[in-house]
Amino acid sequence: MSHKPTLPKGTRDFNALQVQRRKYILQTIELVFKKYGFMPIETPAMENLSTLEGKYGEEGDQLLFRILNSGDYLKELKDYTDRMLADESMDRTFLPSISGKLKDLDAKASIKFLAEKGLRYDLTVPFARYVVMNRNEITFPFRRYQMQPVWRADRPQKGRYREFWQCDADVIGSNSLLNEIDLILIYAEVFTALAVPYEIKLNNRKVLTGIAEVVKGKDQMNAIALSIDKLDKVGDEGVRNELSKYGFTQNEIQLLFEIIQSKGEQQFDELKIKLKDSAEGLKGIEELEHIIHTIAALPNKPVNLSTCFSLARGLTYYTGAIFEVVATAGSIKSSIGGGGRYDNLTGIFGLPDVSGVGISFGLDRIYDVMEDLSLFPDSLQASTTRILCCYFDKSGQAYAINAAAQMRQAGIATEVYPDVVKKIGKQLDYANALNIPFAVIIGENEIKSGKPVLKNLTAGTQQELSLADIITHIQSHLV
RNA sequence: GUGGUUUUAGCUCAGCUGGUUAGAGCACCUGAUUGUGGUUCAGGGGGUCGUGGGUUCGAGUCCCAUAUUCCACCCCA
Repeated sequence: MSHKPTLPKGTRDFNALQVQRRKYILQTIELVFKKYGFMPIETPAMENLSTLEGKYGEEGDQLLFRILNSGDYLKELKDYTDRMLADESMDRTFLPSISGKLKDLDAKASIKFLAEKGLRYDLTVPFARYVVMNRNEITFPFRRYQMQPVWRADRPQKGRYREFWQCDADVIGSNSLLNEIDLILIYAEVFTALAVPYEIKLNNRKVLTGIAEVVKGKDQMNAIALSIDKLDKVGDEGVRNELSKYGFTQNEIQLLFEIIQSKGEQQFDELKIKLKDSAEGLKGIEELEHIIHTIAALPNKPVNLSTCFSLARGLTYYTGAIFEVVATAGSIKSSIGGGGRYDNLTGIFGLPDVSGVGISFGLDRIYDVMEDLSLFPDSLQASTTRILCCYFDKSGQAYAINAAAQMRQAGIATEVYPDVVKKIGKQLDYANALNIPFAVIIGENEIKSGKPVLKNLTAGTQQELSLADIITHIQSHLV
């Protein structure tokens, strides 16, 4: 006997019902993306490692899935090592193996010989690469959306998978805050349509820089960001402890907390006074204020948007607005969406001074939230068949495939039970198991009269009708 | 990457300090009902106890390794 097959850690199969539900989320998002004028693109699952590495910080690099080179990937490595060892004048510090033996290989120094491709880690960096490569064909400002799987070699846990889908919308080639506003409205519209209770948290990297500048110094931005981002999780005390470990004095920490705890109507005025010595901080405040006030004045449905001055986000490339969306009910505490403005992502690939801003929906986490809160419509079923044709013998089968052809022509999803079985109960069992709402029963009498029995499997009622009447009956029936 | 946890029938789980042929509910199959399912009743099939070693007269139960699940940290959708 062969061993039981298994899946790679952190990956999942999806059954028919799960796929229907995932598509329901995807279609909802896509519809909104299109409504706001975004165009679809797709990029390969794999990118060159040179495209991916160094874009997500040190931690990010470790989480990249690397693809083994084809062919004799060890030969090049060995040849290189031998060549370097033969040349006495060469610096051996960074050799894959000082001894020249395979067992002494250093993983870090060897990797470039073994892998030159990797699975994409997100959709933003491949998008930046796409923009640079296609800059002459693209009409700027470019609004694109992209819904594809990404891979991270993280340890799986609740709401965290190694293969998951992101749904991104980005605008590149425009500095206007109108883009930030559009993206926030998209978040609100999608989560409202899905009935997911949500909150969009908004901050600005410039404000964080300003805070750092006022509290201790611009270069402390990362230390501050890293600590205060955990405020929700570890509380005031946790953040204070971490900051004093970084060498912040009690006065500095006190000042920091006074700044980030500004809330309510006066928050912007308060911050403008507190950050008056930081030009960049003031710019950030103005941006936030503009976004919040503009959205508040729109005739849209209410948008659950609030500023959160402790929001930092890890991805290193953000420079302006940063977004994060959380579900406000249920057991999924991690974010279901995130994004922000990046002023120079394409610069790394040789196209400087092009600003972009984007958001991402985490399909798998949205799914988990919706399942947790029972938000999927009952109309989503594994099978979309409306009618199962049941019969007793060969002549009934012949009648059934003909009837099915007519019903399908009328646009009704129809199945014919494929095998002649003695018991019609078995056929009805099949329909029940798949939640097929109607059965058409074809026997000797029905063939003679031309009026098969239409059975409503939900209600348990049945009546003899002509095929034409069956079709109008089903078409008028919404569920 | 660090720490903990889980794994027994298709599914959810029980199995007390190691002791003869490993259990339950649900699901499945057959029949009561050879033209009517979702209710009931009777019967039936199905597990080398995640994998590989070890301790023992004897291991689902104890030890080691490994995989896997879930959870926390780090980080993130």
